[in-house]
Amino acid sequence: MQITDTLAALVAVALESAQSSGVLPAAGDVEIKIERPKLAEHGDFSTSLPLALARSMRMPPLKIAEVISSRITRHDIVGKVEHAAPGFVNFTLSTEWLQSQVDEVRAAAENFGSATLGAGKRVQVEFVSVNPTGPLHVGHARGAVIGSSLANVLEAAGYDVQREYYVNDSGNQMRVFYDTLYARYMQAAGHDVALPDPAYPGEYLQELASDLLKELGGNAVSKDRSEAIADLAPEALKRTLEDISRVLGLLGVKYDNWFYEGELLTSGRFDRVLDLLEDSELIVERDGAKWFAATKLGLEEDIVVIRSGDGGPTYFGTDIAYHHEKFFERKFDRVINVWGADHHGHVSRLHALVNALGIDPDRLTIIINQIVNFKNEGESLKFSKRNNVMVTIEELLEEVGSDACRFIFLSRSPGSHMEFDLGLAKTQSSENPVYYVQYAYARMSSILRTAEERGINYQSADLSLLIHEQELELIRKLIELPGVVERAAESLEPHHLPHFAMELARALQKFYEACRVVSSEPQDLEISRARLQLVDAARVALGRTLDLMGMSAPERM
RNA sequence: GCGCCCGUAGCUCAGCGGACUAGAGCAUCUGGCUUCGAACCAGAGGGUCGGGGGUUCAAGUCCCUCCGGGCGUACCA
Repeated sequence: MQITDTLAALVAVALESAQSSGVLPAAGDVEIKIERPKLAEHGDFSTSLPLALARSMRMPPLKIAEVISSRITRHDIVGKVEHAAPGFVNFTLSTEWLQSQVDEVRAAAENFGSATLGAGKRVQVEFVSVNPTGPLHVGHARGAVIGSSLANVLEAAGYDVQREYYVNDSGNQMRVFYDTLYARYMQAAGHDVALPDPAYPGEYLQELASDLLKELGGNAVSKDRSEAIADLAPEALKRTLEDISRVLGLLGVKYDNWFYEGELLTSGRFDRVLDLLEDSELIVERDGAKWFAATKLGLEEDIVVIRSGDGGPTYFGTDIAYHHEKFFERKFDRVINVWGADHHGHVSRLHALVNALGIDPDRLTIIINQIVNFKNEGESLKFSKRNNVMVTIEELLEEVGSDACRFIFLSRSPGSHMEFDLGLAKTQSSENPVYYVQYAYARMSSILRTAEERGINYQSADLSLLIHEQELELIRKLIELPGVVERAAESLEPHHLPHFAMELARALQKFYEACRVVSSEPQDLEISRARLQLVDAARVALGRTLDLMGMSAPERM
């Protein structure tokens, strides 16, 4: 249970008792919100409930605040309850309770920060899902970082999470990919075969084709085109996906499942779901194509699901079957898709579709991350596959490193139109907030090492010695983590993590400046032990935060 | 044109409807290392929160409108 929940419950009890004894009049249902005051003199937490009640109670808010605060029952957490103008009830956490949290955090260790909000519900996070036609470029990095951290956060919040990559292994793009591959393969074998139009440019397919020729031999050369492609395609797809997976791994991204679009077609699911919609008269035929009758559901236009030309399904067509599979076959309670802003036009239609399938649209959330504007030393970089101006994620990681990359992408909310300055990102100095956070971790690790070298055993300590302002501030900050995790999970906003990490690192540094931990004076041994436990607890909290962000926690830098 | 998103300090961005001074990092200026890591700390300057209306006891936060920018608006994915 979070601190805020406990306090809200205390307020609720106090309000009820005041009302049942007639001191306060009845009032309608009002949500009890526990807030975090900005000024220290207003305590650690506060509620403005009296202000919200004033009107319906026809009483001055300050008076209501006074009554409620006087009726708050004793609790370990609470050190002080006060009422304040114009109508707040302020809580200060008890020093003893704060001190006891050092033990709690250390005992929880790598589980510290976990919450039970998710209650084991099954949630799927699908992200990146770029067509497997070549290496991932920097434009895909943001979604990868957001998606993977979001999955971490949801897991920490108690959800049963599956991380999924949807592999578009059929459709037009792949046909162009294979056609180009075939041409490159034949060229590598010395045959004069022209590139198709359109074709995938770039060196990737040339290399892949010549690798396939070298490693699989030239059997396909003598076959006719479609047979040759049938021979080469599975291996080309496999290798491209392996490369994508490898690079995502470098970025700290792991998947639980790779789902193939093609299976939706071969398994017959696509046809079954289409029949289902046809029965509901949501599929109409027009101009030789089949359409999803989105207009019947209030959308502007119908959407093609089967093309008239080749009778193949459109992207949206297979998406119908895919989302049906997510909800009805794998039975996810909740599905989260992380998409780039270039797909945002599909959000409303997918919600309409899910609704038509009989699923509560609230169970589907689509997170749109805005396109990143890449810069170098202030100069805007325009990427284009056609002009071959492209930076791959792998190149980005060579320049910037995974930790810095993740921190930068993570610290902006998905909706912000962010800029990414490559030059700034690779500056390995205090200019980059990434290192501020990691430095704090390394520093605490170093203190613990020093203590160990000097043979100081801090497994038992008197935590009541922790009364310095910076010690208590540090405890206050580090016990915020479970709340940060809950909030990030609830709002699906992992960008709260790096901001919390900065605050925690700052609290650590201020504590370090103010409080000598390892001392050579014998009389300081007891306070040293208590502080070492605190350092250990802080390291646990910061380590977990870095872990949730998919970043490393370096013991040395 | 229509739809979605964004506009907060010189720059890059947070800001969970509330309490005299709207925050952080970077940049600028001043000060601080003979004991645990100065990739640090202390302090200063810098903002009509794009403009204008409205709702409210209270608006950067909600509503309307205008301005500026990004993206989308395919029988492509």
